[in-house]
Amino acid sequence: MNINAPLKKGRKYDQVVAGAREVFLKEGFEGASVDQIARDAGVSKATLYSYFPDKQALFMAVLTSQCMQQSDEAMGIEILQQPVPEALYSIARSFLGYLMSDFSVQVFRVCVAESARFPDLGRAFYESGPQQALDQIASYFASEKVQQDLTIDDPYLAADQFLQLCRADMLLRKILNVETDVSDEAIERIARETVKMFLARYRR
Amino acid sequence: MNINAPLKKGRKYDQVVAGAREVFLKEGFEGASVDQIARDAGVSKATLYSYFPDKQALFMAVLTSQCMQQSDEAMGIEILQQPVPEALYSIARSFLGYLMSDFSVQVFRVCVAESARFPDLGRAFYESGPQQALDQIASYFASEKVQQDLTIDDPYLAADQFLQLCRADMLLRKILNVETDVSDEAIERIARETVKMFLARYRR
DNA sequence: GATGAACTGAACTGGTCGGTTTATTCATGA
DNA sequence: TCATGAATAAACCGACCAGTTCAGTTCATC
Repeated sequence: MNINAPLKKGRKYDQVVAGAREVFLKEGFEGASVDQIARDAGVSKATLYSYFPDKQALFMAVLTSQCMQQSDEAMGIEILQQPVPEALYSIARSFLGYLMSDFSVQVFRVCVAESARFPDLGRAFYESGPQQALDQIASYFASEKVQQDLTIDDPYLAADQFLQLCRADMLLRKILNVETDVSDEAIERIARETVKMFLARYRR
Repeated sequence: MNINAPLKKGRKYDQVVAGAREVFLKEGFEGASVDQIARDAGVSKATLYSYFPDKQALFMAVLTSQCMQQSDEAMGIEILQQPVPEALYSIARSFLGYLMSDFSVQVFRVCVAESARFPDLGRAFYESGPQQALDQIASYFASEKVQQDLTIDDPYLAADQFLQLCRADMLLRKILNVETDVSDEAIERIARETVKMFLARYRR
């Protein structure tokens, strides 16, 4: 594991990254202190600095590895074999479930906050998260199975619209810490209404 | 002007806030130093601290005043008197125009970033921005004029969907610093497609 | 031109931070 | 048993930062 670790071996690499992830996601880049990270990781500062040249490198390593991980939750093949309306509903549900998770919200907050100071970060996050989702759904929309039921000229536009409808106002409220708990019924309702609107627009 | 200034009078109040706005929006809360703010505002640090008890108070003052300001760009009455499809298009255009502005994006970034550390901030931003837009459009959807042409059972849900469709992927790309310039044609296209989908769903 | 409040600039305090160094401990394996 | 290299704790450095203080300057008003 960690075949492409940055230049150094050592058994505590994962510990360092885990501690850094925890602190960075909670405190942001400027808010997190290296001492706190080392303490949280159960590692000495010297050890930490033997793995990473500076705080920025550690930050980027954590976030990009985190971004890589997020796109793993792909659409299962079993979803795609359902009839189109049911498949759309399942996709909306699973997408929303991920988006509303505390973890996803924290990563999003930090990436948005620091994307001005770390230009690479915003891009890395976008390409490994939102972009992936867009691509997957667009290619699903372009598939024969879907095109039998729907008329979609521009699959990317349609995918964008579909995902945008999923991200309802409640996601923004959660991101802004206005409303932290969201009921399952609310999520189901958004998914239902998303599919309803989408079918109204694209059904053959 | 500034009838409800915080406890102190003084001629340089606006200067201080203006400088603080500039620096906070560019650097975030932790990233901005008080010395830099004072320098940018053309004011001594002592003067700054005679207006505001500490850095946090200054930060909140800047952001909340900024939030108040953002909802001033209401829908003009002339828009609402257009036929419904044209009105929807105009609303989408003006909403998108504001959302895509550098200023709006900067405020959003900072509010998202600090909403975990400043719980009041996220709420203040939400209520004075997104919430206002939602309310305005929902009440428009509930109006007789609209209900003649469209069947909208839940105006808030519909308003949420409409605004969500406007916030297309390109907004996320701008927020994440992936793509800073967006063409007018792209904006127009999103507005057009938003109205198209919305009418397909709700047209009587 | 005198008065007083607002403002200035610069120095200062106490503290934190990122990063380095050093002396020491611990584990492994030959 | 000893050597090697990884890990540690703690002290340390220079820089920066929030906030205070104060002697002196500006400015509006009378």
